Amino acid sequence: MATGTAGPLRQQALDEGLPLSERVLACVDLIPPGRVMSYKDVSEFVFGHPRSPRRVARVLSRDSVGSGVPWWRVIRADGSCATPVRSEQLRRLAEEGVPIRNEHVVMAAARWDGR
DNA sequence: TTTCTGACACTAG
DNA sequence: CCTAGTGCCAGAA
Repeated sequence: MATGTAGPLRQQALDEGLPLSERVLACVDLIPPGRVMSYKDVSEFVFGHPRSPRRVARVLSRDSVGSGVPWWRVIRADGSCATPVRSEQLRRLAEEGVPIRNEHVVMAAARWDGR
């Protein structure tokens, strides 16, 4: 199909006029079930460069839990999970079929780049 | 303004 | 696998 539709969330994630948290959360909302993105990947998607994974992490720690977005689909680049939520995150990911080995998500198989 | 700290990333050892 | 050191960005003290 012609797919001219960028998708409201996708558009929101790229809109530089919106607040940082809204853009990051919009991006996280785009991640399909069973797939994941690293903080660095989100930085690349939202900011256009991979240099601000910590800005992404800060937004997640502040506004993600309870916001309704699938925060558990954002993990470290090496496939491990952030310390504060590691346990619940691994449980949720395993629940939706994300391949995990030794407490690490198999990035090669579950990583989502936004396509 | 300097320093510390954090749901990060990467390289060395 | 683990610890250090460095780079990174931003908020808090």
